[in-house]
Amino acid sequence: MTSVPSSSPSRVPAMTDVAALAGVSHQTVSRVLNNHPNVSERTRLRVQAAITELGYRPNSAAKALVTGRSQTIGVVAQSSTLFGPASLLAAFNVAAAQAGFAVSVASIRELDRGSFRDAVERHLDTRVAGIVVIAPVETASAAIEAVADDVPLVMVDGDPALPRPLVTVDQEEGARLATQHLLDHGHATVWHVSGPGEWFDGRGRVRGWQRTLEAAGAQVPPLLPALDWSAASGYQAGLVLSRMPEVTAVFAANDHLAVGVLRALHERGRRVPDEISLVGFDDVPEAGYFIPPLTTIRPDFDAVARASLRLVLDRIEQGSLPPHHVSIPPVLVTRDSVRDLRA
Amino acid sequence: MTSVPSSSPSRVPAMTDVAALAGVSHQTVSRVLNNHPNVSERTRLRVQAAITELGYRPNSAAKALVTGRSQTIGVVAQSSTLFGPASLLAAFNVAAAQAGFAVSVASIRELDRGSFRDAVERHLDTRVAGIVVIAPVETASAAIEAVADDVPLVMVDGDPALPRPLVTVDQEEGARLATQHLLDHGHATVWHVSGPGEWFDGRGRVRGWQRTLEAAGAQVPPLLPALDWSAASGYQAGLVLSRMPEVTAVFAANDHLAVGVLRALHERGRRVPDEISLVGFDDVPEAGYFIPPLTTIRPDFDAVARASLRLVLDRIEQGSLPPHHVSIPPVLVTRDSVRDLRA
DNA sequence: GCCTCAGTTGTTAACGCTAACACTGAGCGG
DNA sequence: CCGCTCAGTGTTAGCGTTAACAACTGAGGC
Repeated sequence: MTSVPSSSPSRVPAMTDVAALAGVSHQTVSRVLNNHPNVSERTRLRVQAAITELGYRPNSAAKALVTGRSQTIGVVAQSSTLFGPASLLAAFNVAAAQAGFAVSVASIRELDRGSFRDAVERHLDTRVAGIVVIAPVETASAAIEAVADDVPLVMVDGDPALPRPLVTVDQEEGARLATQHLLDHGHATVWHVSGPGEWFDGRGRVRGWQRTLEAAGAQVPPLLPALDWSAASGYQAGLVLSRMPEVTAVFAANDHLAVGVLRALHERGRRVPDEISLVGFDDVPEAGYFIPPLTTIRPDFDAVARASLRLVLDRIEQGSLPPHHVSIPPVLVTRDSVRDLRA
Repeated sequence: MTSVPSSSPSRVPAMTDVAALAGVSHQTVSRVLNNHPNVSERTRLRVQAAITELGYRPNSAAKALVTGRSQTIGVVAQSSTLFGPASLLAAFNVAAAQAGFAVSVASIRELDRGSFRDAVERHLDTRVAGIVVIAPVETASAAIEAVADDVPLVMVDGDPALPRPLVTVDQEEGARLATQHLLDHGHATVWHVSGPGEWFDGRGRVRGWQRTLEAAGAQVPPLLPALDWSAASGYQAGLVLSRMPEVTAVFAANDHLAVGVLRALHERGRRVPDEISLVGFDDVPEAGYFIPPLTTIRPDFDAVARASLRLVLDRIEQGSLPPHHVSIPPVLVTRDSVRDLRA
């Protein structure tokens, strides 16, 4: 395998070293590297040989300085182990690497205005080529609005009201899928344990749930909002649900909440799916091994990552483009947590 | 809130613009920015005023070019939604941001030699100040060995045999804690569902388990290795465990596996903890809401992140330092998945 | 044979910053 | 009162790359 020197003999070779070895000017080397048309095949080969011989690798800082842009995409995300955000980040990293872009992640601890602004500004300092903000709550909006229009920026799970390109999971469709599935299995109505109210994701899911019920002529039960997306909050909601005899179907806004609901119902002797049916959202890898295996909604995080990458890349290459909203539909994954009452 | 211009009026202000406004040379501005001693208070204030007035922000590409190092730490990690790696990455991002460093993540899809090498080289191209490699398997070792000694590089969960600074969770201690806990509750021996054999993490846990049994004079049952860290693999192991009447205590190498084990035992009518006790590893946020709530080992990912950051930073500031191994002890979190047989 | 022109290559000047060194003038000992 | 020191400041030269333009080549048209 090739060795990766750093200062081994004297110093890292620069473009001029390659040029000297190949007997051309450094500009010709630059042309070869950037695939400029007017370079003869003969020189191209000689330069390439010199490059490999020296193990030359372009200095991206110098390139960034002169072009004003680095080959890096800045991501702003909350540091979180929640399955959704974590999956998204992982998928985006892979997609960006394939496109030849480095990814610089500015993790923020809290989803407040200042954190978002600082993170965006840090990225601007390093002259990133584009920015992707995972902006699931309204506090991100102010920070995003303050960014100049000509900065290639796309939001993921952000505010649809902002005039910025946006990629989201189609939350409303996911909620519709979940709710309709329960309705189709003979449940008179469906209760909903929603995520925290500030999250756009959660709001979309609430909307989809509510509209589906209304469209079906079903009664809309009171919402059970969770404080956060955790199992602990789901547990609290489950404790409440377990006390109401008329509850037969529950849609939890994500799988973490569903775990908590499941636990609470189990603890209080309410059997799933026999007495209460449950549908989650996210399809965490363990969902198929819950007790019982959880029917849930699976978003396509890879598709979201690819779409957001494509949007930034378009804007990087072509400058300002009209804001464009992309919505990725999720799918229903049926397992054993829903009982068919029609049987 | 301050606006974040990019090309709003004419162009982004540079150091010379600040200098002109403050009536000093650009070098003085540089000195103010880098807290050089010999700057009079009066000038310092004038420069700072000019900086805020113009909204000047230093161009890090230029700085990186001239110094040869950027204020960025490169991380090589597998793109994964496994709780351990994801937590670590999140914690590292936060720690680095607090220290004023940007984090560039090179996600690799597969843990093979080539992927590791490419990721490291990409970071070297961008002249990162230091590199942190999450290198849980042996294939990473070759890539790491090829890196020049004077590059500040630290491994996390890597090969202890390599002469490089290393930070790990004390796997052996964690496994000891889990095994001893079961032994202490009157179990004659403890079975172990291990992670995939290539992972150093998994090997350490196996070692800790085995040594603890030996030290206690308990019989060491055959190892049940999982193909990967997933619930699906845990489920397979659980199916096997459920068929052996003598099994009363199981230590699963992580919580994802434990979910699968729990599911398999439940499915086959073996009650936890009544018939079989189970301990996991990682303390995923849901662990307290499993059925039953899972007793598990909690690693301190924040501490691992901080320690690895400190090691790179030391090496960045002081050049080559002797390789230093840091091992962070985890703690036992007791919940309801272990039965006391002594009662 | 000379001019033109496309194709190829070289030269020069940035980009925004830091490092090294040069300069200034006040303070102070002799 | 000269010269030394030293804090405070300015000047200059890069860092490694791309962009703009200049300069050379040889082929083809007149």
